[in-house]
Amino acid sequence: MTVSKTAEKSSEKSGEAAKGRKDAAEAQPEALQLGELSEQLGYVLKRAQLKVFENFLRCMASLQLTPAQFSVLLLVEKNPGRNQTEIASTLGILRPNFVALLDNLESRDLCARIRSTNDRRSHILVLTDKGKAVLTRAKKLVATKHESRLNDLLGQSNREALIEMLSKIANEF
Amino acid sequence: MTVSKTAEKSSEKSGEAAKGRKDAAEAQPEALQLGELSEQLGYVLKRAQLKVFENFLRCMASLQLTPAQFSVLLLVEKNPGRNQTEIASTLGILRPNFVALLDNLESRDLCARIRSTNDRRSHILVLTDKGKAVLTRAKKLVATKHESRLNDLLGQSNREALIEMLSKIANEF
DNA sequence: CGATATTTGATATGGTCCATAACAATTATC
DNA sequence: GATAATTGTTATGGACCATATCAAATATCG
Repeated sequence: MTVSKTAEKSSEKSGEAAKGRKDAAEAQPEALQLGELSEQLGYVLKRAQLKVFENFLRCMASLQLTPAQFSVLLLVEKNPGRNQTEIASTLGILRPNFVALLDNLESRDLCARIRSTNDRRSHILVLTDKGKAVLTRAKKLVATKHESRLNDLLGQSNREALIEMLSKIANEF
Repeated sequence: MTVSKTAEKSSEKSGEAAKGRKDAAEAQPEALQLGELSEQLGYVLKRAQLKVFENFLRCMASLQLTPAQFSVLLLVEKNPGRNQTEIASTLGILRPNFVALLDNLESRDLCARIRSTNDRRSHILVLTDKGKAVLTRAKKLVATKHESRLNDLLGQSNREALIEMLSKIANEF
């Protein structure tokens, strides 16, 4: 597992001056063997996840939306009138960590906290008009630039199968 | 996306005292709609990855091996005689961050740094006998407790297809 | 040869994300 | 009406990621 986000430095040696090579007998291949690692679910899962998030960020560069922010906007749109605890917990975000995230979105006028009249402790979340507009544009970017690449890479039916399997793992593992 | 590691609190309300419900007309279902989120590759990918890592840690509790540590042991075993830079970079770990990781493994006598005689800057990495033994046990635990669950959940052929697709994403996305 | 650049492991440091404890305001419970 | 629970919030610490920098060793090139 492991896998960070930095690009490899493509350390292409000149090709001749190999190090510990006495004859042509044992040529240390200069490229490491991944071995069983390439079959480890966790390893490949994490690498794929990093790549996908990386691509997502590039696609969203014009809107400056992170995956987490996008997921919040999506969920608030689909579930208007819910409070912070509800939105955060279904996304797996702890309430304390959700505060700064919301502060950001609210400061950009993408969503708003409204004191509930029923329960004056809680903040009802709604998208602003600007938030709705941005989310609409974001969805288009995701569809045309992000998800479409998956279809090109795997094919439509494989992509659906992949998401289904991942959902199954996420829910039942 | 988003998704942290905490368990949901299973907020089961008593069932009757619903909040904003005037008639039986509009019953707010108390469970949020995920909507398009459940089809977002990044979202489901991250949730699955967290679950898999979580399960990995549980399976490895007796050996106290994290996914990152396990991947280092695997790679060093498969590529003995490589230095820190080579091992770290193929795992996507930056050299500075690899130091503490190795310090840990070395302090537990699982692997050792050996000053190279060819290039006295670099540290050759090898598994100790204890490291080899631990890795062997770790592989068995992964196979019997971790990967086997995937087979139960998805089936052998689906599992292979999943790993292949994830590899493709990791390498070509 | 010798001056300069590069590489290796390491340290320091800052950023982001995740997790827990604690708090005031409000509401629920008894 | 006293006590407990909930909501949003702050503070804080840990884990992981990324960059700059350093000394030692090596490579490069005049």
